[in-house]
Amino acid sequence: MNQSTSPAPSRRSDATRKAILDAARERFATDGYDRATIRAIAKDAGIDPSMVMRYYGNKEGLFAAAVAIDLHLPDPASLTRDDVGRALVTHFLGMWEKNEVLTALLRVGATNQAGAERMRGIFGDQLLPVARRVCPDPEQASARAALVSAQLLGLALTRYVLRFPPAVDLAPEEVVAWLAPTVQRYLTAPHPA
Amino acid sequence: MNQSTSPAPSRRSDATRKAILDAARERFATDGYDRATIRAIAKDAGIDPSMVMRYYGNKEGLFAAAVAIDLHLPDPASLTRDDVGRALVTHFLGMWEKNEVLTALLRVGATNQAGAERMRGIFGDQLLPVARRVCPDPEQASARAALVSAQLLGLALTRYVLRFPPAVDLAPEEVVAWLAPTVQRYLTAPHPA
DNA sequence: GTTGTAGGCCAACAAGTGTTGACATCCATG
DNA sequence: CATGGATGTCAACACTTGTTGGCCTACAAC
Repeated sequence: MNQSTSPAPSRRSDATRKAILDAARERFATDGYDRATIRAIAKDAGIDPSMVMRYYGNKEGLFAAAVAIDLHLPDPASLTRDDVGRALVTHFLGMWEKNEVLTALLRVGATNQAGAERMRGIFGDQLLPVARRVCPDPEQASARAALVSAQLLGLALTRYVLRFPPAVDLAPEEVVAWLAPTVQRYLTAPHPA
Repeated sequence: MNQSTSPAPSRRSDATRKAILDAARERFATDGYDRATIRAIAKDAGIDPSMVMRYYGNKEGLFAAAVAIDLHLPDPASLTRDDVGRALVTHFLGMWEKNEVLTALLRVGATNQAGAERMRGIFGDQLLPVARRVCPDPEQASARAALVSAQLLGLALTRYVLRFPPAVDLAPEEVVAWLAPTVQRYLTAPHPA
C-alpha cells in the first residue's frame, strides 16, 4: 500500500493482521471504544485475543492502527472558489459511505480522549488549508473551518451514529443539494456580523 | 419541581438523591456511559455505591433519571415564520450552555443504544412540530427537521464534546449569526433540487 | 534433517465492574 | 420510651476486562 514508509515486509501473518484490523474497525464503529472488547474483536477475526496484543501492543495501539487513515482531501489548489462547497460535501459523503473508519473514529471520539484528538487533528489539518485558500479573510479561516466541520460532522452524527431515520433516508444527492450552499457560505460569504 | 406528576413526597433523602443525580450528570457528560462508573459517581456524591442502586434500581435507571429533561422548545404557534431560524439557534445554544444534561445525552448517545434513542425522541418530537408548522411542504417536514438537527447537533458535537478550539472560541452571538440563516433556509426555503 | 523462529492457542492473573445482602444508625411516630 | 421504617455503610458475589507467559506447531534456512 505505502511503499515509501514501509518496505513491504510481507510477513506470513498479514492475513491475520488484516482480519484483526477489519474486525476492530467494525467493532469500534458499532460499539465504541469501551464496549469493543479485544476478546470480541479476536473472536470476529477467528483468532486468540493474545494475538491482538502481540501484533498491536495494546488496545490503544490497535485503535490507532484501525483508524490510521487519510481523508485524501482534494488539493486546495485544484478547487475553484465557487464550487468548493459542493466538492467538499460530495467528497466527505463518499468517505463516510466507503467504509466504517470515520464512523468508528467519530463514535470513539465522543467518549475517548485520544479519539477526539485524532478527529481534531484530521479535520483541523485537512480542512484548514482549504479554508485558508478560499475564505476572504485569512484570520477567520479557523472559525470558518470549524463551522464547516460542525455541519459535516453533524450530518455524519445524525446519519451514521445516531441514525435518525429521516437523516438516514436522505439520498446522497439530496444531502449535497442541501448542504453544499451552507458549506459554501461558511467558507466564502462575508462575515454576517 | 413537578407537582402534577408527583405529589411532592419530600423524603429525608432528597439531598442525597440530588447529589447522586448531579454527580451522575457530570460523570456521564465527561466520561460517557461505560466509563462513568457507579463507584465514581457515588464517590463524587459522597455516599456508598449501594445507595445509587437503592434509589435508582440500576445503572440504566440512573442514566434515565439523570437525563430526564425537557427541551422547553418555544411554542410553534408563537414563532414567526421569518425568525424561526434565529429563535431556534438561540434557544438551543442556551440549553447547551445552561447545564451538562445535553452534553451527557449526546456523549452517551454516541455509544449507547438507549441514549441514541432518547436523543432521537427528543429532537424528533420537539423539532418536528416546528418544522411542520413553518416548512412549505408538510411532506418534507421530517427531512427538514433532520437537517436542522444535523446542523445544531454538529455544532454541539464540535463545541461541547470534541471541543475543537475554534468551535469553543466562537462567541454565542457569532454562532447565532452564522447558523441562524442555515436553519432558516433548511426550514423555509424551497427544495433545492 | 535439524534447528531457529514466527504464528498460534491456552490458562491464568490482577484489577475493576454492576449488583446484592447483612448489618448498623438515625429519626419520626406510637 | 419504644419501635419500625428509612438512611447509610461494609463486605462480598459473580463476572468481564486488558494483559501476560508458557507451550505447542509449522515452516524456512542451513
